[in-house]
Amino acid sequence: MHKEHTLTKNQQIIFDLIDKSPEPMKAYSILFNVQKKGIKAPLQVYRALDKLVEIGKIHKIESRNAFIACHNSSCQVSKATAFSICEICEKVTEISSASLSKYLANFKDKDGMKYSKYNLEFFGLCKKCR
Amino acid sequence: MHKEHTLTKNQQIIFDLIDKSPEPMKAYSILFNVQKKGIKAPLQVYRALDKLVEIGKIHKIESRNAFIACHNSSCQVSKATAFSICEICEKVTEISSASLSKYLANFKDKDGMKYSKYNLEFFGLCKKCR
DNA sequence: ATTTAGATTGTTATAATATAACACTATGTA
DNA sequence: TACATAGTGTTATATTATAACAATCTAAAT
Ligand SMILES: [Zn+2]
Ligand SMILES: [Zn+2]
Ligand SMILES: [Zn+2]
Ligand SMILES: [Zn+2]
Repeated sequence: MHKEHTLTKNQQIIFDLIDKSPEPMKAYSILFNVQKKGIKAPLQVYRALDKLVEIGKIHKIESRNAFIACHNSSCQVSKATAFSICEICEKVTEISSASLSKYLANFKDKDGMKYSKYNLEFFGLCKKCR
Repeated sequence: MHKEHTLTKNQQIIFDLIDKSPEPMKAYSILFNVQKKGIKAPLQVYRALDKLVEIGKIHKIESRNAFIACHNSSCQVSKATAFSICEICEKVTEISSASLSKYLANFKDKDGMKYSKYNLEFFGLCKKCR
């Protein structure tokens, strides 16, 4: 399984924080929140984030420069991600749709180019904000 | 038609530059290239970029913080965008697939949430780099 | 147990990306 | 004209992210 890496101290501290957060967290907000645990510099945060993204424990929401924990057990090591984003309250949810991921995994463009990875971000209004 | 806005001077200068570029351009690279035309500050660039994105003349490649001109006449004012990105040479192509856009435009998540906008970025290797 | 390669850490400095605030100017239209 | 809206020029600052380097930890191979 792809989620079974042993995390280092910094990685664990930062993952726990993101995992508990109900919303995506930005790097410098993470930094602020872990300073009491001895993580003092941006690089320490970014290095942990890079690794966590690489092993699929978190995802980066590109349009928001923010990070959320992966709660999608079928999500393949960050190689195929889809999110819904509310444009009012900024709530972000990871989409887990077999038909969507199947469709996208098999998508080929005109040149027959096949892709090893994709990221999809949907924007709209969530239930609350409608 | 959505592409028929009259551009202002700064918008036109910056659009022309991006439109001629074979690859996505970053904001500060744009700034550097238009300084001889009197655009001196980042904000002047970002304001033009914001407007050009809004009216659908250009798109932002979120994973690269870069901008490309839209060459897709059926692309609806930046509300539904898809790109292929080569992870080696960084070549970016706007994908224009009727079946893909139809599939995504009609996609509904489990809550029946319907989206007003999406952005999809595929990653892989282009023909040359394979 | 010792060696060694690779990953991770701590640190300082700096680069790259993006926005706030404010005064001013152009443009269309009532 | 006069009014509203959008765009401009400018300075300053905020936010996001990486470079460089020395030190330390970890796991596996001798
Ligand atoms: Zn996931
Ligand atoms: Zn909402
Ligand atoms: Zn387009
Ligand atoms: Zn390529």
